[in-house]
Amino acid sequence: MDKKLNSSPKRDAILLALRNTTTHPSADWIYEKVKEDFPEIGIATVYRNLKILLDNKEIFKIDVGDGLDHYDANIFDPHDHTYCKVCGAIGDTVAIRQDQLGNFAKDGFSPESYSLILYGVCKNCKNAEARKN
Amino acid sequence: MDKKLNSSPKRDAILLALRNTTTHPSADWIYEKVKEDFPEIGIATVYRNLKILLDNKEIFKIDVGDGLDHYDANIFDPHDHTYCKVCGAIGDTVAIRQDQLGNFAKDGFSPESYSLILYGVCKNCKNAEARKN
DNA sequence: AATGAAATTGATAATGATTCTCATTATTAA
DNA sequence: TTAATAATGAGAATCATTATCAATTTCATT
Repeated sequence: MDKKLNSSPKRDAILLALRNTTTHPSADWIYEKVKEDFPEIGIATVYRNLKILLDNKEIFKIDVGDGLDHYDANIFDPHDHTYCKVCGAIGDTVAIRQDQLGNFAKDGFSPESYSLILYGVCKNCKNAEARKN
Repeated sequence: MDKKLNSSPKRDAILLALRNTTTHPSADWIYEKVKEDFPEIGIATVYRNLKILLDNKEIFKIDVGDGLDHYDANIFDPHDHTYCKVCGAIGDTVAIRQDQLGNFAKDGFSPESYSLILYGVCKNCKNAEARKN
């Protein structure tokens, strides 16, 4: 029994901000971004609408283990994520093909989705390290 | 510059409790477990020692996105995890072979480890659902 | 346009897992 | 034994996220 959604400029702006970045930002980053157009917006509104967008499957949540929830509006191209343990940047990659998910069924467990995160060092940070030496 | 570890019965008990379960428990579960043998132990000691064990690579942390950190003492057999979205149980599985990790390198990102979690319904919960219908 | 029910919002308090602080106790090497 | 360092328990602090609540906005129906 979902409640019917009204139109909401703030919610639209939140979704748009997320669609216009590739950085997989946190709620706070989105809050700061949307504030540029809606200076009166409260952080609670951001969290609330991110939850609604999640429930409606318009966005994904990414949990890289840095203590923050990160969000991704690219629900169209199945993909995985990289996490740079030096700078914290989250990137996109394709490591598993979606059609392999069925193969994961094992011991009676029925997988419906998965999360794959590669931990390592991103290109920028690797170059920075190389420059130091 | 790591500080030298003294022997610590509490830390030993924490590691042992984790080695003696397959449930990938949270800090609080471990706390309750170790309290059976060390009733005076404090929760801070559990968190502190889990961190030390992590730093020393004697255990893994698993982040399934349920708001709790879960721990795994099986560092010997590379494996992945399942998360039952009905009951919250975390299980073991093998979905990716360790030697495939190198293949994940892409666009200059250097992966060193990965986390793969399959989300779905576990055998028990599936059976329970079947019984209801 | 007016109405009223339901959805949305901002401010703020509450939550809760984890981390920090600090004084006390335990371990270790000498 | 002693002095240095590590470990501990209690409780406070942190901080991202969620809940509360009164006020405002949306929208289908008049």
